[in-house]
Amino acid sequence: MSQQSTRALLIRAAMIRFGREGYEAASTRAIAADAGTNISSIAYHFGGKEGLRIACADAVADQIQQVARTVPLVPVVLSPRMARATLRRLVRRMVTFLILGAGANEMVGFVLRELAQPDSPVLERLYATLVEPRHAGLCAIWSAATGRPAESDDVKLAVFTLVGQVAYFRLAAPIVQRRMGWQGYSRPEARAITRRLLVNLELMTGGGNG
Amino acid sequence: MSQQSTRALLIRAAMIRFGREGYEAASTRAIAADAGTNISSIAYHFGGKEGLRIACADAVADQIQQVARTVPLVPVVLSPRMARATLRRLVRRMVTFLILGAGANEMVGFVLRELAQPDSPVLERLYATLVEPRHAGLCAIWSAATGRPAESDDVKLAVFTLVGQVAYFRLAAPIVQRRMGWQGYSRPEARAITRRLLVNLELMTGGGNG
DNA sequence: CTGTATCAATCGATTGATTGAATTATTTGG
DNA sequence: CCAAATAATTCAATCAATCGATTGATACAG
Repeated sequence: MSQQSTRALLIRAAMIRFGREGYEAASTRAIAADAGTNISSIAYHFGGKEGLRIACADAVADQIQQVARTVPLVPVVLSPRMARATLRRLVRRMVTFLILGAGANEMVGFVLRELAQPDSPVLERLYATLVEPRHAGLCAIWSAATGRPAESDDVKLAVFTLVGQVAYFRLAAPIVQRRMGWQGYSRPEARAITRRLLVNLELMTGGGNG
Repeated sequence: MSQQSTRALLIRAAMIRFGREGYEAASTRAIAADAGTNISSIAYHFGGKEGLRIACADAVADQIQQVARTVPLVPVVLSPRMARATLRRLVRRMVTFLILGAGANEMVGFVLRELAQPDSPVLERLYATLVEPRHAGLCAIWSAATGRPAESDDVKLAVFTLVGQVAYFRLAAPIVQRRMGWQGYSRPEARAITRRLLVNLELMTGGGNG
């Protein structure tokens, strides 16, 4: 575990730098130094700075696939009861990953930077392989839970509001923590957030209005 | 309207560059060029790049103050009915500003970049003058609407989930629009989003669970 | 004249990329 | 089992390009 390949070390260091400072601002020298290697290792392993960027995107996609595997990619028939249970499980997973997960902060930061550049090649990659299929799967489950058509605008938007709530607690973490009087995100904080999100989820899916 | 001061032009150009590329990556040359002036004007008007950054933060604060003026800073007594009406009005305002408002994209991008640097001086400034008092005011209204204690963790978190939902539609705009099949954000799209958010708000505040 | 504002020109520092040598790891031949 | 040979990495050094900042000159209004 302590001995990692230079390639993996570079990706990890780049994720942090890219996330914190942005792609252009992050210097390859600093990344290489963080990884404990030479600048030209980046050219060797990834062809250049841009290749390292794409490698980071792939790493993010891999990680999120792990979290999102609760959402089936193929349509399955679910009872409303089981659909709601699946959604609850997913909310717990998202919170655990985004709030407690190691490296989640850096990964979210990285994705965020890419989001700010709507024509980013990284964004294109992430959307097609990750966002689109997972969101569609979520809509199907949401549909099973509420009885509303899965591909209706309102269901799609409802799913976005669910995801948005979780994401916000990571994005605006400095603000949230300060306002809550929290020193950081740990178990009790994650529990409090989860509790609130599950209440919202229940309200949105349980009453037949969602 | 078409004739603006160099100072204002620089702030506007900087907001776009800072938001899109990040503070460090955005070059003062490009900003000056966008503003149609010389590099050294930045040093003249703002003392340097850092001064321009702070000027952008102040501009953001001013804009948001306009939107948030619906939320009273001083405690007022509100009936649950009127409190809910106030919250609905605020949701409409937020959507109008974030989704339709000119320059909102750039401003959000700018704030987002600062959020990624938790010890940013800009963030400190924005929190004290903007986030803290407005969030507290929102909690008070939320409390009036639901009967729950305003400074309880759950109310504070509930308010964050409300704000987070709106914010997400701006932050993840490229993803949302693509998934929804939208070409951009315009009136009909804003209405659809507003409708969903008002439903969520009603569920959270109306049932006595929020 | 005085002060405000903008200009082109230039400063040292740092950027991503490249190079060929040096180092390390793996495979091969005896 | 060891040593020679080959391949795989990493290294310091260097490149042109660009960075933020500064300078002194210039233009203009009161």
